[in-house]
Amino acid sequence: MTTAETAVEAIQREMTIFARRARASAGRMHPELSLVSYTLLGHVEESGGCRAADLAAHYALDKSTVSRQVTALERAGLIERRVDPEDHRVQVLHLTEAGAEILAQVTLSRRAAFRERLANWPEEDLTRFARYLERYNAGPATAADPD
Amino acid sequence: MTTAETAVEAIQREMTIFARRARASAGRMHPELSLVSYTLLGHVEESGGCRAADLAAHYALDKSTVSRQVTALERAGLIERRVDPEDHRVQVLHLTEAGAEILAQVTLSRRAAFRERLANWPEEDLTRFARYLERYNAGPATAADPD
DNA sequence: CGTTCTAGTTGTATAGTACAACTTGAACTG
DNA sequence: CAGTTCAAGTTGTACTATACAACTAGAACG
Repeated sequence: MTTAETAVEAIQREMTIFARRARASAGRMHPELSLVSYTLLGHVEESGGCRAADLAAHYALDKSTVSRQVTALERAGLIERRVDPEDHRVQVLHLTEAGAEILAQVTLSRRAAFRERLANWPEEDLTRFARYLERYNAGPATAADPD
Repeated sequence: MTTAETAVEAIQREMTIFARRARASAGRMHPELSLVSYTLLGHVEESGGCRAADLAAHYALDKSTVSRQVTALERAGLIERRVDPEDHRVQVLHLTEAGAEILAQVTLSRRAAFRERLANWPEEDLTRFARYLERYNAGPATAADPD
Protein backbone atom coordinates (compact mmCIF):
# COMPACT_ATOMS: atom_id res chain seq x y z
CA MET A 1 0.00 0.00 0.00
CA THR A 2 1.31 3.41 -0.92
CA THR A 3 1.79 6.20 1.57
CA ALA A 4 -1.14 8.04 0.01
CA GLU A 5 -3.39 5.01 0.40
CA THR A 6 -2.41 4.64 4.03
CA ALA A 7 -3.23 8.28 4.59
CA VAL A 8 -6.61 7.96 2.88
CA GLU A 9 -7.46 5.04 5.14
CA ALA A 10 -6.46 6.99 8.20
CA ILE A 11 -8.59 9.91 7.07
CA GLN A 12 -11.53 7.58 6.52
CA ARG A 13 -11.08 6.01 9.92
CA GLU A 14 -10.75 9.28 11.77
CA MET A 15 -13.66 10.86 9.94
CA THR A 16 -15.77 7.85 10.86
CA ILE A 17 -14.79 8.23 14.50
CA PHE A 18 -15.61 11.88 14.40
CA ALA A 19 -18.93 11.25 12.68
CA ARG A 20 -19.90 8.67 15.25
CA ARG A 21 -19.07 10.99 18.10
CA ALA A 22 -20.90 13.78 16.37
CA ARG A 23 -23.93 11.59 16.01
CA ALA A 24 -23.78 10.57 19.63
CA SER A 25 -23.60 14.12 20.89
CA ALA A 26 -25.80 15.87 18.33
CA GLY A 27 -28.92 15.58 20.42
CA ARG A 28 -27.40 16.80 23.63
CA MET A 29 -25.04 19.41 22.30
CA HIS A 30 -26.48 22.08 24.50
CA PRO A 31 -29.45 22.08 26.83
CA GLU A 32 -31.05 24.69 24.63
CA LEU A 33 -30.11 23.61 21.17
CA SER A 34 -29.48 20.40 19.28
CA LEU A 35 -26.91 20.34 16.51
CA VAL A 36 -29.66 20.60 13.92
CA SER A 37 -31.45 23.51 15.52
CA TYR A 38 -28.12 25.22 16.08
CA THR A 39 -27.24 25.01 12.42
CA LEU A 40 -30.72 26.10 11.35
CA LEU A 41 -30.60 29.05 13.72
CA GLY A 42 -27.15 29.91 12.45
CA HIS A 43 -28.37 29.89 8.88
CA VAL A 44 -31.30 32.13 9.74
CA GLU A 45 -28.87 34.59 11.27
CA GLU A 46 -26.31 34.50 8.47
CA SER A 47 -28.96 34.86 5.81
CA GLY A 48 -30.58 37.71 7.66
CA GLY A 49 -33.99 36.12 7.21
CA CYS A 50 -34.81 33.13 5.09
CA ARG A 51 -37.67 30.82 4.25
CA ALA A 52 -38.22 27.33 5.57
CA ALA A 53 -37.77 26.04 2.04
CA ASP A 54 -34.28 27.59 1.93
CA LEU A 55 -33.32 25.69 5.05
CA ALA A 56 -34.70 22.47 3.62
CA ALA A 57 -32.76 22.91 0.40
CA HIS A 58 -29.53 23.97 2.09
CA TYR A 59 -29.49 21.14 4.56
CA ALA A 60 -31.12 18.50 2.39
CA LEU A 61 -33.94 18.04 4.86
CA ASP A 62 -37.55 17.37 4.06
CA LYS A 63 -39.79 20.42 4.25
CA SER A 64 -41.90 18.67 6.87
CA THR A 65 -38.84 18.20 9.06
CA VAL A 66 -37.93 21.84 8.74
CA SER A 67 -41.51 22.84 9.40
CA ARG A 68 -41.45 20.99 12.70
CA GLN A 69 -38.05 22.30 13.69
CA VAL A 70 -39.20 25.81 12.93
CA THR A 71 -42.34 25.25 14.96
CA ALA A 72 -40.20 24.12 17.88
CA LEU A 73 -37.82 27.05 17.56
CA GLU A 74 -40.76 29.43 17.42
CA ARG A 75 -42.40 27.82 20.46
CA ALA A 76 -39.07 28.26 22.23
CA GLY A 77 -39.17 31.93 21.31
CA LEU A 78 -35.94 31.82 19.31
CA ILE A 79 -37.29 32.73 15.89
CA GLU A 80 -40.35 34.47 14.54
CA ARG A 81 -42.20 33.99 11.31
CA ARG A 82 -43.15 37.01 9.28
CA VAL A 83 -45.57 36.42 6.46
CA ASP A 84 -44.15 37.89 3.28
CA PRO A 85 -46.50 40.68 2.21
CA GLU A 86 -45.53 39.99 -1.42
CA ASP A 87 -46.47 36.33 -1.27
CA HIS A 88 -48.72 35.14 1.47
CA ARG A 89 -47.52 31.57 1.16
CA VAL A 90 -44.07 32.56 2.31
CA GLN A 91 -42.96 33.00 5.90
CA VAL A 92 -39.68 34.79 6.34
CA LEU A 93 -37.86 33.55 9.43
CA HIS A 94 -35.98 35.91 11.70
CA LEU A 95 -34.14 35.47 14.95
CA THR A 96 -35.76 36.97 17.97
CA GLU A 97 -33.58 38.78 20.46
CA ALA A 98 -33.63 35.68 22.64
CA GLY A 99 -32.70 33.56 19.63
CA ALA A 100 -29.74 35.76 18.80
CA GLU A 101 -28.59 35.62 22.41
CA ILE A 102 -28.84 31.86 22.69
CA LEU A 103 -27.14 31.40 19.35
CA ALA A 104 -24.29 33.66 20.40
CA GLN A 105 -23.97 31.89 23.72
CA VAL A 106 -23.91 28.44 22.17
CA THR A 107 -21.42 29.58 19.56
CA LEU A 108 -19.17 30.92 22.31
CA SER A 109 -19.35 27.77 24.37
CA ARG A 110 -18.62 25.66 21.30
CA ARG A 111 -15.75 27.92 20.42
CA ALA A 112 -14.35 27.61 23.93
CA ALA A 113 -14.53 23.82 23.63
CA PHE A 114 -12.69 23.86 20.33
CA ARG A 115 -10.11 26.30 21.67
CA GLU A 116 -9.46 24.07 24.60
CA ARG A 117 -9.14 21.03 22.43
CA LEU A 118 -6.76 22.81 20.08
CA ALA A 119 -4.93 24.74 22.76
CA ASN A 120 -1.56 23.12 22.30
CA TRP A 121 -1.46 23.21 18.55
CA PRO A 122 1.11 25.44 16.90
CA GLU A 123 -0.47 28.17 14.84
CA GLU A 124 0.89 26.78 11.63
CA ASP A 125 -0.80 23.44 12.20
CA LEU A 126 -4.09 25.14 13.03
CA THR A 127 -4.14 27.09 9.81
CA ARG A 128 -3.19 24.06 7.76
CA PHE A 129 -5.79 21.88 9.45
CA ALA A 130 -8.43 24.53 8.81
CA ARG A 131 -7.45 24.71 5.16
CA TYR A 132 -7.61 20.95 4.79
CA LEU A 133 -11.06 20.76 6.36
CA GLU A 134 -12.34 23.53 4.15
CA ARG A 135 -10.97 21.79 1.15
CA TYR A 136 -12.43 18.49 2.21
CA ASN A 137 -15.90 19.89 2.81
CA ALA A 138 -15.84 21.95 -0.34
CA GLY A 139 -15.32 18.81 -2.36
CA PRO A 140 -18.16 17.38 -4.40
CA ALA A 141 -20.80 15.61 -2.39
CA THR A 142 -19.94 11.95 -2.45
CA ALA A 143 -20.51 8.93 -0.35
CA ALA A 144 -17.58 10.21 1.71
CA ASP A 145 -19.46 12.94 3.50
CA PRO A 146 -19.30 10.72 5.45
CA ASP A 147 -21.40 8.21 3.75
CA MET B 1 -8.50 38.36 16.11
CA THR B 2 -5.26 36.44 15.85
CA THR B 3 -4.45 34.07 13.05
CA ALA B 4 -4.77 31.16 15.45
CA GLU B 5 -8.23 32.28 16.55
CA THR B 6 -9.36 32.60 12.97
CA ALA B 7 -8.12 29.10 12.29
CA VAL B 8 -9.90 27.70 15.34
CA GLU B 9 -13.14 29.26 14.16
CA ALA B 10 -12.69 27.80 10.72
CA ILE B 11 -12.03 24.38 12.23
CA GLN B 12 -15.14 24.69 14.35
CA ARG B 13 -17.23 25.74 11.38
CA GLU B 14 -15.96 22.97 9.13
CA MET B 15 -16.29 20.32 11.80
CA THR B 16 -19.87 21.44 12.35
CA ILE B 17 -20.58 21.18 8.65
CA PHE B 18 -19.06 17.74 8.57
CA ALA B 19 -20.97 16.64 11.65
CA ARG B 20 -24.24 17.83 10.19
CA ARG B 21 -23.63 15.97 6.95
CA ALA B 22 -22.56 12.94 8.90
CA ARG B 23 -25.74 13.05 10.86
CA ALA B 24 -27.83 13.45 7.75
CA SER B 25 -26.27 10.49 6.01
CA ALA B 26 -25.66 8.20 8.97
CA GLY B 27 -28.94 6.39 8.56
CA ARG B 28 -28.60 5.78 4.86
CA MET B 29 -24.90 5.18 4.60
CA HIS B 30 -25.38 1.90 2.87
CA PRO B 31 -28.50 -0.11 2.10
CA GLU B 32 -27.20 -2.82 4.37
CA LEU B 33 -25.61 -0.95 7.20
CA SER B 34 -26.13 2.32 9.05
CA LEU B 35 -23.11 4.18 10.40
CA VAL B 36 -23.79 2.83 13.86
CA SER B 37 -24.17 -0.78 12.82
CA TYR B 38 -21.10 -0.42 10.61
CA THR B 39 -18.98 0.73 13.52
CA LEU B 40 -20.41 -1.93 15.82
CA LEU B 41 -19.74 -4.60 13.26
CA GLY B 42 -16.25 -3.24 12.76
CA HIS B 43 -15.58 -3.42 16.46
CA VAL B 44 -16.80 -6.99 16.66
CA GLU B 45 -14.41 -7.87 13.89
CA GLU B 46 -11.40 -6.03 15.28
CA SER B 47 -11.93 -7.43 18.73
CA GLY B 48 -12.34 -10.93 17.37
CA GLY B 49 -15.43 -11.43 19.48
CA CYS B 50 -16.74 -9.13 22.17
CA ARG B 51 -19.66 -8.69 24.47
CA ALA B 52 -22.54 -6.28 24.05
CA ALA B 53 -21.36 -4.49 27.18
CA ASP B 54 -17.99 -3.83 25.51
CA LEU B 55 -19.71 -2.16 22.61
CA ALA B 56 -21.83 -0.07 24.94
CA ALA B 57 -18.79 1.07 26.88
CA HIS B 58 -16.67 1.74 23.82
CA TYR B 59 -19.27 3.78 22.01
CA ALA B 60 -20.93 5.35 25.02
CA LEU B 61 -24.27 3.82 24.13
CA ASP B 62 -26.85 2.52 26.52
CA LYS B 63 -26.83 -1.24 26.89
CA SER B 64 -30.45 -1.33 25.77
CA THR B 65 -29.52 0.43 22.55
CA VAL B 66 -26.74 -2.02 21.90
CA SER B 67 -29.01 -4.90 22.76
CA ARG B 68 -31.46 -3.80 20.08
CA GLN B 69 -28.76 -3.15 17.51
CA VAL B 70 -27.30 -6.56 18.18
CA THR B 71 -30.73 -8.12 17.84
CA ALA B 72 -31.12 -6.41 14.46
CA LEU B 73 -27.67 -7.48 13.29
CA GLU B 74 -28.41 -11.01 14.35
CA ARG B 75 -31.77 -11.02 12.61
CA ALA B 76 -29.95 -9.80 9.51
CA GLY B 77 -27.60 -12.75 9.84
CA LEU B 78 -24.47 -10.61 10.22
CA ILE B 79 -23.45 -11.63 13.71
CA GLU B 80 -24.09 -14.53 15.99
CA ARG B 81 -24.26 -14.75 19.74
CA ARG B 82 -22.42 -17.50 21.51
CA VAL B 83 -23.26 -17.96 25.12
CA ASP B 84 -20.06 -18.03 27.12
CA PRO B 85 -19.78 -21.49 28.65
CA GLU B 86 -17.86 -19.97 31.58
CA ASP B 87 -20.55 -17.44 32.39
CA HIS B 88 -24.04 -17.99 31.10
CA ARG B 89 -24.95 -14.33 31.42
CA VAL B 90 -22.45 -13.42 28.75
CA GLN B 91 -22.98 -13.62 25.02
CA VAL B 92 -19.86 -13.35 22.94
CA LEU B 93 -20.57 -11.74 19.58
CA HIS B 94 -18.94 -12.96 16.41
CA LEU B 95 -19.28 -12.03 12.78
CA THR B 96 -20.94 -14.57 10.59
CA GLU B 97 -19.48 -15.18 7.17
CA ALA B 98 -22.17 -12.99 5.68
CA GLY B 99 -21.34 -10.32 8.26
CA ALA B 100 -17.67 -10.37 7.40
CA GLU B 101 -18.50 -10.11 3.72
CA ILE B 102 -20.86 -7.20 4.10
CA LEU B 103 -18.45 -5.41 6.39
CA ALA B 104 -15.63 -5.83 3.91
CA GLN B 105 -17.84 -4.68 1.08
CA VAL B 106 -19.02 -1.57 2.92
CA THR B 107 -15.48 -0.77 3.97
CA LEU B 108 -14.37 -1.01 0.36
CA SER B 109 -17.15 1.18 -0.93
CA ARG B 110 -16.47 3.76 1.77
CA ARG B 111 -12.78 3.65 0.95
CA ALA B 112 -13.54 4.19 -2.72
CA ALA B 113 -15.65 7.20 -1.84
CA PHE B 114 -12.90 8.71 0.28
CA ARG B 115 -10.33 7.99 -2.40
CA GLU B 116 -12.43 9.73 -4.96
CA ARG B 117 -12.98 12.72 -2.76
CA LEU B 118 -9.28 12.97 -1.99
CA ALA B 119 -8.11 12.04 -5.44
CA ASN B 120 -6.47 15.32 -6.31
CA TRP B 121 -4.68 15.88 -3.05
CA PRO B 122 -0.91 15.78 -3.04
CA GLU B 123 0.45 12.98 -0.93
CA GLU B 124 2.03 15.35 1.52
CA ASP B 125 -1.30 17.02 2.24
CA LEU B 126 -2.98 13.66 2.72
CA THR B 127 -0.49 12.52 5.30
CA ARG B 128 -0.61 15.82 7.13
CA PHE B 129 -4.42 15.88 7.11
CA ALA B 130 -4.48 12.34 8.44
CA ARG B 131 -2.07 13.28 11.22
CA TYR B 132 -4.15 16.30 12.18
CA LEU B 133 -7.34 14.27 12.35
CA GLU B 134 -5.70 11.62 14.45
CA ARG B 135 -4.39 14.24 16.77
CA TYR B 136 -7.74 15.95 16.96
CA ASN B 137 -9.63 12.76 17.76
CA ALA B 138 -7.03 11.58 20.21
CA GLY B 139 -7.53 14.71 22.24
CA PRO B 140 -9.43 14.54 25.50
CA ALA B 141 -13.17 14.18 25.11
CA THR B 142 -14.58 17.65 25.33
CA ALA B 143 -17.63 19.46 24.18
CA ALA B 144 -15.78 19.80 20.89
CA ASP B 145 -16.33 16.28 19.68
CA PRO B 146 -18.28 17.93 18.20
CA ASP B 147 -20.42 19.08 20.96
C1' DC C 1 -28.21 -19.94 51.78
C1' DG C 2 -29.36 -15.04 50.74
C1' DT C 3 -27.72 -10.60 49.37
C1' DT C 4 -25.56 -8.09 46.00
C1' DC C 5 -23.45 -7.52 41.61
C1' DT C 6 -23.42 -8.08 36.42
C1' DA C 7 -25.21 -9.01 31.50
C1' DG C 8 -28.66 -8.49 28.91
C1' DT C 9 -33.82 -7.75 27.64
C1' DT C 10 -38.04 -5.34 27.56
C1' DG C 11 -41.36 -1.42 28.39
C1' DT C 12 -41.92 3.20 27.58
C1' DA C 13 -40.91 7.73 25.99
C1' DT C 14 -38.64 11.14 23.04
C1' DA C 15 -36.27 13.29 18.99
C1' DG C 16 -35.47 13.54 14.35
C1' DT C 17 -36.50 12.10 10.17
C1' DA C 18 -39.14 10.93 5.59
C1' DC C 19 -43.10 10.37 2.61
C1' DA C 20 -47.71 11.27 1.36
C1' DA C 21 -51.85 13.88 1.53
C1' DC C 22 -53.63 18.12 2.17
C1' DT C 23 -54.38 23.53 2.35
C1' DT C 24 -53.59 27.88 0.77
C1' DG C 25 -52.09 31.13 -2.21
C1' DA C 26 -49.71 32.46 -6.77
C1' DA C 27 -49.03 32.09 -11.50
C1' DC C 28 -49.87 30.76 -15.90
C1' DT C 29 -52.85 29.65 -19.98
C1' DG C 30 -56.43 28.90 -23.23
C1' DC D 1 -61.15 35.45 -16.29
C1' DA D 2 -61.87 30.47 -15.05
C1' DG D 3 -59.44 26.47 -14.56
C1' DT D 4 -55.33 24.23 -14.07
C1' DT D 5 -50.94 23.79 -12.40
C1' DC D 6 -47.19 25.12 -9.38
C1' DA D 7 -45.13 26.42 -4.79
C1' DA D 8 -44.79 26.89 0.46
C1' DG D 9 -46.01 24.98 4.48
C1' DT D 10 -48.64 21.86 7.62
C1' DT D 11 -50.29 17.61 9.27
C1' DG D 12 -50.89 12.49 9.52
C1' DT D 13 -48.34 8.49 9.88
C1' DA D 14 -44.48 5.57 10.38
C1' DC D 15 -39.80 4.30 11.36
C1' DT D 16 -35.09 4.50 13.59
C1' DA D 17 -32.06 5.50 17.13
C1' DT D 18 -31.77 6.63 21.40
C1' DA D 19 -32.15 6.77 26.83
C1' DC D 20 -33.89 5.53 31.32
C1' DA D 21 -36.13 2.42 34.33
C1' DA D 22 -37.76 -1.97 35.60
C1' DC D 23 -37.01 -6.52 35.11
C1' DT D 24 -34.80 -11.52 34.54
C1' DA D 25 -31.15 -14.66 34.91
C1' DG D 26 -27.03 -15.98 36.38
C1' DA D 27 -22.58 -15.38 39.28
C1' DA D 28 -20.09 -14.23 43.34
C1' DC D 29 -19.41 -13.44 47.86
C1' DG D 30 -19.97 -13.63 52.80
